[in-house]
Amino acid sequence: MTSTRQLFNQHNLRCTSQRMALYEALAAHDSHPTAEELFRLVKPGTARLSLATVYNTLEVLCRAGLARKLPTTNGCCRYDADTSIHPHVRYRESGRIDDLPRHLAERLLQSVPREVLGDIEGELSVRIAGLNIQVIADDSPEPKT
Amino acid sequence: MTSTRQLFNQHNLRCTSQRMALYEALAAHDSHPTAEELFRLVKPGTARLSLATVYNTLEVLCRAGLARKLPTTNGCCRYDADTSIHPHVRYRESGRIDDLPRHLAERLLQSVPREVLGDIEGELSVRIAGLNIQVIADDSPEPKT
DNA sequence: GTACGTGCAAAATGTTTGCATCATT
DNA sequence: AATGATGCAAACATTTTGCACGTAC
Repeated sequence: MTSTRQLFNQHNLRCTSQRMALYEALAAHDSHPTAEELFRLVKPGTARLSLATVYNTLEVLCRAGLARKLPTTNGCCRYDADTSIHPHVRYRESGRIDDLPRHLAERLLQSVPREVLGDIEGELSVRIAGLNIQVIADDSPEPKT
Repeated sequence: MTSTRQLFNQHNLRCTSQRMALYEALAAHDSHPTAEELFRLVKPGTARLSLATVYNTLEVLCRAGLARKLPTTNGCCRYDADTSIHPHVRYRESGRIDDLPRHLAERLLQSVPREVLGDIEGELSVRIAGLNIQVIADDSPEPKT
């Protein structure tokens, strides 16, 4: 198991208490928090922390490949420390984003034929940097069982 | 062929010159404009138009099912008058969103097994309202051929 | 005539930036 | 010691709102 410190060193990131706390919180939660949510989550346990640092850090983490921004339709970004390609469920009204349960995610991803992606790269002359799949759901009245 | 007027009547929307101009512009372009872009696109040909009306109208169109918001990672929303489920290419740096060429879109969509979607609905107790697939591409140095 | 849409300006929201100070290397 | 990160406040960008006026029905 790799420590956050090691991970940061590998990516040439300075190990400040704020960064480590933010990264660890992001990695520990699967709720894909907004910057604001992450701030409220981490602030209490950290000596000093400002919202600007949260934004700066998230930007740095994304550039280093340790996090990614998830696309949303309500103007505020959500972040995920899991940078692998994996589908999400986005709830329309609340804007919440969940991971799809693993077995469903697998089935969905494996159904995408690799050669289609290759053909897309060829025909559009682009390099595919990611694949974002979101199942859009109406907010369920009942919480998931 | 259905006129915008008929379409609006069917959806109980008032036919104001601004709304019709906005909808027609949105439907005519496949560039998935932001509110601001749509405003600049439509303003010149319209007697009076304010940005607030663009936002109001887009909201109304989305609620009526005549348009939809596309998720983005840069804080400003993009809109599409094509409400069918169809995959997009999103360019990382510029934020531009294109439709995938039809035959590639078909192949991608048809590869998704219908029963996986059914199972998702069953297991999460949700109603799937849409499926959003974005191929993320680094901006290509050369424009598409 | 009534209900609803519009324009304008102001406010709310989310994110970025400039700069002095502070911490990590 | 030098480089880079942080906090704060101000700037910025995008979207929403309140209200007086105008237009579609």
